[in-house]
Amino acid sequence: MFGASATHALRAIAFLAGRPREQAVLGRDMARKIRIPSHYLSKVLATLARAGVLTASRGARGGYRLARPASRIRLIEVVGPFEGARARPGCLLRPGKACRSSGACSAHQAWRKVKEPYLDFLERTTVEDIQGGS
Amino acid sequence: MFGASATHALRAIAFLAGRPREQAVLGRDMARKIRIPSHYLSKVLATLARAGVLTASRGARGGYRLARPASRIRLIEVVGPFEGARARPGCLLRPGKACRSSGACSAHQAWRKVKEPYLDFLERTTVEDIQGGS
DNA sequence: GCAATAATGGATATCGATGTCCACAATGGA
DNA sequence: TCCATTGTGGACATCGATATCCATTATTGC
Repeated sequence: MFGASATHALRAIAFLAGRPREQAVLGRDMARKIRIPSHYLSKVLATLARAGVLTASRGARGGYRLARPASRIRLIEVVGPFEGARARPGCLLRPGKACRSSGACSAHQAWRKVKEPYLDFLERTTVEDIQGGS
Repeated sequence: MFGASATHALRAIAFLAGRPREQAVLGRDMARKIRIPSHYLSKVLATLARAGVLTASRGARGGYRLARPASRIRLIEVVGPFEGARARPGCLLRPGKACRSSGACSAHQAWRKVKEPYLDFLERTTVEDIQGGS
C-alpha cells in the first residue's frame, strides 16, 4: 500500500517504540533486527529525524530515539515525508484534484468508503498503536 | 492511490460505460476526451482486452467496447492487471506476507480498518457504480 | 587532544513504471 | 482486389524509487 521507504519508516518507528525510550538504538542494530539494508535505512532515518519524529545522535553511545512518546506521534508524520501527496489522496479518477461533493467525479461516492478510513488511519492512529514487541 | 496505468484504466472504463455499448469508441477519441496520451492509452486498453474486460476491433468502424454490461464488471478486474499483488494488500509492516490473526504483525488491528474497506471496494464495486456521464 | 564510534551527505548504480514512436496486422468498404 | 482505417506489438527513452558505497562530520570517553 505504501512505498518501500514509507514501509521501512513504519517498521523502524514501530520497532523503536517497543524499546525503552531513554536508550538510543544503533542504526546497524535496527537494520539487522528489522531486516532492512542498513545503508538504506540510514537515509530513511535521516528523513524522519529532519521531520522531527526521532532524534539522532552521533558518536559513542549515539543512535536513534523517538522525539516524543509513541502515543503522541501520528502515523501521518511518519508516512508523510515519504509519500507526499499520496498520503492525502483526493479524487480517484482525477488524481491530484480535490473532488469535493460539488462537481465530484463519478466514482466519488464509492471511493469515499476507502478514502475516509484511510485518512482516519493516518491521522488518528499513533505509533503506540502499532508498536512492536520489545 | 493507484498507479498511473490503473488510474487510466479506470477512467477509460468509466468513460466507456457511459456510452451506448453497441457503439465502438475509437482509441484516439477516448484519449482526447479523458485526456490521456493516446499511445499510452492504447497499451492500457490492450491489457484490458486481454483481461477480457473489453473487446477491441480493428479496421473501419472498429474501436473498443465493454465485453459485458457495466454492472457485471467488478473493479478488481480492471485494476488487477495493472496493480498485481498491490490489489490484494496483506500485512502493512511485512508487505507480501499474509498477516492473519494468528501471528499478526503489531499493526494488524489498526490496518484492518483500511484494508477491509479497500478490498470491499475492489471486489464489490462494479463499473456501473463509477460510470461517467454520457 | 586523540582515537573510537556513529550518523550524514553526495555520488552512483539499478530497476520498474511511465510515456513515445513506428512498422505491421487485421478489418471493412468500394 | 485495393485502400483507408484502426488496433497491436516491439523497441526505445525517461524518470523517480530503491539501493549501495564511501568520505566526512560530529560526539563521546579516555
